[in-house]
Amino acid sequence: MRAIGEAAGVLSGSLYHHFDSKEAMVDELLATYFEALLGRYNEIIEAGRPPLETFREMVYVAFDTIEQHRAATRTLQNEGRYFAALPRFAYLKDRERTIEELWIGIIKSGKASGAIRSNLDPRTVYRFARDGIWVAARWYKPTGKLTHRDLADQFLTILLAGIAAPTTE
Amino acid sequence: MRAIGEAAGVLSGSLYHHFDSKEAMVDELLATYFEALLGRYNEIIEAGRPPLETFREMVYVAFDTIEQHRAATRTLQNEGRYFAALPRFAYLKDRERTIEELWIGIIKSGKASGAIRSNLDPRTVYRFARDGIWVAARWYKPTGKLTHRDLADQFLTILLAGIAAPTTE
DNA sequence: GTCTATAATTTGATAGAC
DNA sequence: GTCTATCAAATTATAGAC
Repeated sequence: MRAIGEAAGVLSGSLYHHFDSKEAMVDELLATYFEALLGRYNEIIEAGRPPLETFREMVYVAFDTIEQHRAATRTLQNEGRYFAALPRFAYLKDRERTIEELWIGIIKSGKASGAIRSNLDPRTVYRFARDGIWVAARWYKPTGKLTHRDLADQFLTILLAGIAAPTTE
Repeated sequence: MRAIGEAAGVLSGSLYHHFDSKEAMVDELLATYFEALLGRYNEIIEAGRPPLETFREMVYVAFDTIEQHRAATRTLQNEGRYFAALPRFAYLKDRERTIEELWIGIIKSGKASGAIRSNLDPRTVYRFARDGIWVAARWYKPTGKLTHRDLADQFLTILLAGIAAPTTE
């Protein structure tokens, strides 16, 4: 709390005028992140475009939202397990399940339309997509030459087409 | 330290007979992990098999080593950034760079031999491969039906061939 | 090699003046 | 809305008995 106060330009005691506890600060941070992410996912899905296009847009939104909510994603990555175990943060599991269902729905549509390979398990595809996006947030520095859009494109290239040359078995 | 002592069946004070500090415990944990991982990577590379076979074996070894060193990988994931900043743990960056060079060497060989698509940046391929493996360790439970070998196979399937159906585009 | 007891610091939080 | 001053608990580490 002392460090947070210093970053905010006040002493630690002053923070308690704005937040009941340290947990309350984390709560607002994480709730805001999930609200933003889910809102944008729903927008995209409601547009009703073809599955692979929707999938692509969702990847863009994920990278973009992670960039805009770095404190929340860093907290989730480093201490998500700890907070998720607290009663106050029970909603985290709900949010994550909702997000998983949105992705899996799109992946299933993709399989049904023939856009996504039929031999893949939707949940596994979701997990590897989510993980690849998620961990990129660890090393991605917005100050570099690579925008989050570039990063998303590289990721999508590999995820959609794989790394093996088509001529190779 | 009290929790560690409890897990070890002794009181916290007794731990200092075996380790100089809490940091020293983490140090041994992480050093052992990197020694094991690098040793196995080198074995595989020295076998001199074709790039894609070597790549595949390295993925297997990565999943296997993560499973065998769960405390080390969990520590690295949750607090790697903190420890890496301490002088005592300066070697972590060296180890990670060495590992990156091993992977990138194999990926470049794969591109040269035509086994890996020529339009991919080796460093980007490395990062997404590493990240996918790395994060799978977060949700993979060795008690489930899925062995780490199964997990590695699913990961390799997606990474090598992508998720898009060949007939599309 | 483990225990008891305790030192020294850090940390989340509070009360009340301004 | 911020500050001063402080509390209470937690945490890493140490000294010395057994």
